[in-house]
Amino acid sequence: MNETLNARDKILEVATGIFYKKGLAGARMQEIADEAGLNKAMLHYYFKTKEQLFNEVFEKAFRIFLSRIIELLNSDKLLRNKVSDYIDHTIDSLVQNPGISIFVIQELNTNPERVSKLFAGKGNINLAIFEKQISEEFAGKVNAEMFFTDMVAMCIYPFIAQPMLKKIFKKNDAAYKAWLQERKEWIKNKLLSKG
Amino acid sequence: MNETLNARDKILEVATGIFYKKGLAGARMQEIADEAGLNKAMLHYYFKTKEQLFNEVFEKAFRIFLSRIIELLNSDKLLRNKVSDYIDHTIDSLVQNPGISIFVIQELNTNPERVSKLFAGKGNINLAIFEKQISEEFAGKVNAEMFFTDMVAMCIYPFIAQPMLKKIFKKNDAAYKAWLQERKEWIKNKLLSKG
DNA sequence: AAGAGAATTAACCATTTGGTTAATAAAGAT
DNA sequence: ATCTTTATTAACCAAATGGTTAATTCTCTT
Repeated sequence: MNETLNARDKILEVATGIFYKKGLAGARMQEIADEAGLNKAMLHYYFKTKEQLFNEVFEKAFRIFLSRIIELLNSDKLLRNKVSDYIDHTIDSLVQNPGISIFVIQELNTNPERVSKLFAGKGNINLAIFEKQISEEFAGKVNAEMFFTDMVAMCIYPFIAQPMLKKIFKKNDAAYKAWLQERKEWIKNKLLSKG
Repeated sequence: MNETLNARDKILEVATGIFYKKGLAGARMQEIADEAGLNKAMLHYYFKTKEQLFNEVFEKAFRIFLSRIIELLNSDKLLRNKVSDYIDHTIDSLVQNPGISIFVIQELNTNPERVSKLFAGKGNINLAIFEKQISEEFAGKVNAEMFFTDMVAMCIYPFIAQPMLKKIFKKNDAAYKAWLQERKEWIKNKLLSKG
């Protein structure tokens, strides 16, 4: 794709793809070097160890997730705009970055201590505003935690279960992509309708 | 847990736990042998290779998922009973088998060819009955594929995102478990209400 | 042009890892 | 009791893998 990358960035780009697909344990430094068109020693020159290279890849991936959520929780937009934006942005972003969801989720489950560290640094997650908006919008009938979980689940699940859902629904790549676009509106309706 | 297991079953039990946590590439045959209290050669005596041992673990795990879905789609129960049962059974089963969701999902994404093979054998998935019931119940306003995806997503996501959700909602293990029980009813309402 | 510092490589190395082998012990059959 | 089959082990082995080193090339400054 991008030919004008310095060695370090090229390594990161290639490593991202390989770590996404094979995970920390499954990835091979040699494979990353080969695909990046470099000597293996270069990887250790720019990133001391495999773990450090993995770390950088992971933290970049995680930021994509977290930033979207922080944005959602801390903005002062109207609830329905917030939710609508979150859904659009998340689905678009995941279409662009196939594999990123399972990658992040997998690593967070293998290594749960990471969660504390990652959340400690960045501006603390605060559900307060969101909770208030939910309460107002639905006259206290909707629980904010449940609502939040539904929203994220309905957006992300179609990506992590993609191989299975494609099979069950008998859709090819193109049809699945189109279906994901339809799904944006479906999720918005489902979440924001007052059942 | 179970002391009265023959060597083969003991290996399977231990391997399941380790593969769930570390995946195929991350697991070590030596570690499995140690934890099972056996010589490493025993693993190769009962299961020719690491891959074969992994296969057996995976297929057992996958069956838990698929059987639940087949049951849902092929039974002749009323829609609301079907859905209600699926939600209860799935959440209970996942509480009992922590880690199984990410394990299955991870492997299906790493190795998508598996999906075809796995679905080919077992009684073919047939959405027809389900689609008809959905259409009747919701007067054609609800798309069966979307409904199905929502249902599975809302049940499974809380397990794969457990470390993150625990942190965001500030819940410990016990509180999270209790919350999952509450969630059963929430999901039923959300799915079966006519919004 | 020369020298310094960064980038890049080929050749190595130690360790880990899946897998094998040959010998031994245990269990079942006759 | 003896033979046969099954279960189990210790000791090995070859390949793979992350990482290192010392030398070489490139680049930029003066």
